[in-house]
Amino acid sequence: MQQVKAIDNHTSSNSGDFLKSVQLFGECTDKEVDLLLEGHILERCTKGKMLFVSGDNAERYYVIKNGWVKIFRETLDGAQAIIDILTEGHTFGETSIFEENTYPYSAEVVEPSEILSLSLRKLRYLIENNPKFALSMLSSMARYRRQQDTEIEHRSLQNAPQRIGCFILRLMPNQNEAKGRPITIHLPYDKTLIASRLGMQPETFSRALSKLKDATGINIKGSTLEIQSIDPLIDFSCSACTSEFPCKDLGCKSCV
Amino acid sequence: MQQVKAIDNHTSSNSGDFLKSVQLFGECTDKEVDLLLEGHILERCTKGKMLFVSGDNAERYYVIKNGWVKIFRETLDGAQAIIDILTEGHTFGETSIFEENTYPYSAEVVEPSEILSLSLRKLRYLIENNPKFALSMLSSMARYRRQQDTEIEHRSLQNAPQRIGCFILRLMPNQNEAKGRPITIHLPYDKTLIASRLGMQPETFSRALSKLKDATGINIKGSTLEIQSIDPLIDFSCSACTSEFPCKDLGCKSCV
DNA sequence: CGAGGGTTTGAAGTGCATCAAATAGTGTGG
DNA sequence: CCACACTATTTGATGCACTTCAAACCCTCG
Repeated sequence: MQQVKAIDNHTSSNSGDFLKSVQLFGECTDKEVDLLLEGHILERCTKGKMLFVSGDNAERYYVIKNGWVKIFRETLDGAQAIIDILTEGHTFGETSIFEENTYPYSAEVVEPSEILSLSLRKLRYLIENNPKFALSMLSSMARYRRQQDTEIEHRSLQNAPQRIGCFILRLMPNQNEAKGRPITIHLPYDKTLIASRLGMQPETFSRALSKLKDATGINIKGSTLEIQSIDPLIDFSCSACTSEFPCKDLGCKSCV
Repeated sequence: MQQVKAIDNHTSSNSGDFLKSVQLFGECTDKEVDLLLEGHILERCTKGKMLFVSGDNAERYYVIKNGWVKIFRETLDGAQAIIDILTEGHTFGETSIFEENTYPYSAEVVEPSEILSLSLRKLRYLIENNPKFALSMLSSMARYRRQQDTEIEHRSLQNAPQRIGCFILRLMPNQNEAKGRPITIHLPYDKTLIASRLGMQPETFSRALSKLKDATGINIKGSTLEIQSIDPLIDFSCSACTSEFPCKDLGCKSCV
C-alpha cells in the first residue's frame, strides 16, 4: 500500500523547479527554495493512502505534484464532511503552524499521486524572516477564503444540477480555448466522490447529472463529457450565483 | 441615516486601547497602533446602514467596536448569500489588500453599532514591515478558515434544529459559568436574520426552534432564551458535528 | 389606535435522501 | 480470453425536511 521514495540530491532541483511553479512559492529565491526543500520527501502514493488523520502531530506540510487528495473530517459515527479535494499545485497541512501542531483534518489520496512533503519548521522560519513571503502566504489564504465563501454560497443558492454544472465549468482547461468550440473533458475522480464534494448523495448526483444533460445538451459517456458549447452551462449554473461567469480566482481552471 | 463622528486626538487613546484588545492587533506596539489609527474614523451607525457594497473601491477596512454587521453577496435577481455576521472585535474588508482594491462582498449594519474604520494602506505597510504582525494576521486568517470549514460541515451534517442549537451554544458567555447552572440569553438580532445566517427560511427557523425546545427543554419568550442546562443542547446538536463540544476557536464565545 | 414589520401557523409542493435492487464496469485468477 | 467477484453507477419507489405561498397573529412605535 505504501510506496515511499525519498529523492536524493540529484533530483531535488526538479522539485525546486516544481516548487517555484506553485503560486505560494512563486516569488521565493533559489536559496529559499533550497532551504524549504531540505529533508523533503517525494512520495508516489496509490489510491487510498492516508497521509495523516485529524489530530496527528503535525511536523510536515504537503504539496501535490500531481493527482488528487481528499481533505475531510469525520463525526464519531463515521459521517464524513469533505472540506476540499485538491490537486496539482495545491498545498495542505501548512496552516498547522497556527494550530497546536496538530492537523485539524484528515488527508487521503484518492487518485494515484505524487506528493511532496516539507518541514513545517522551515516554513515557519521563512514566514517569520521574509515579509514578502508572509505576504504571499496571506494572499494565498485570502484566495482560499474567497473560495470557501463561494462554496457556502453555492450550497445555499444552487440546486444539485447547477452545482454539477458549476463543477464542470471549473474543470475546463482554458476559457479562451473553450469559448465557442466543442470540448471533451474527463471527470477527475469517482462520481461518488464528486457527489460528496458537492454535498449530495451518489444517487442524487446521477439523477442531477442527467437533468443537467437534458437542460444543457452535454453528452455523457461514463466519466467522459462532451460539451458542444459552454454557454448553456453558464446560463444554467451561473444564474444562481453571485459571481459572473469568468469567476476569477475561484479555483476555476478556465479562469485563472 | 448616516451619523458620522470623527474622533479627535483626545479620544484616540481609547480607540488605541480598544484596538489592542482585538486579537489581530494584540501584539502591536503603541507606536504601531498609533500608525494604524492615523486618520481613523469612529462611526455610530444605525440599523440598515450600508458600509460598502461589493465592487466598491476599497481604501479602508473596519473593526467592530460593538454591534452587529452582516457580510453578504447578492445574485442578479436579488437572492442574498450571507457570508457571515460579525460582532465586537471582528474585522472585515482587510483582505481587500489582496484583491484589486475592491470589496468582494457587501457590509450592512444590522444592529446599532460603533464601527472603526482604518486605512488599508497603513495596514499593508505594517504587514510588509513587521513579520510578527504578518504572522498575527496569518494566524487570524487560519482561524477564520477553520470556522468556514466548520460552517460548510454544519450545513451538510446538521439539520435545522441542530444548527440552531449549535448557534445558541456559541452565544453562551462562558463555558465554565454555563456548565450545570441555568442561564438566560438574548438572541442578538432578528430571527429572520439568524435564519438566513444558518441557511434556512424564517418559517423553517420558527418551526425548528420549537422542535429544539421540545428536544432540549429550553424556554423561549420572544428573543429571550432560558436554558436550564446546556448538556441536552450539546447532546442534541454536537452529535452531528466533527468537533467535540468545547469547539475551541470556532467563534464560540463559550469556548474562547 | 392603527400601520407596518417581524413572527408564527397552516397547507401544499419540491428536492433531496434513503432503501432496495438492477445494471454496468473493473480487476482477478483460472 | 472468459467467468467470477466486487465495486461503481443507475434506476425505482417512498419518505422526510425544508421551501413556498397564504394568512393570522403579535409587537412596536409613531
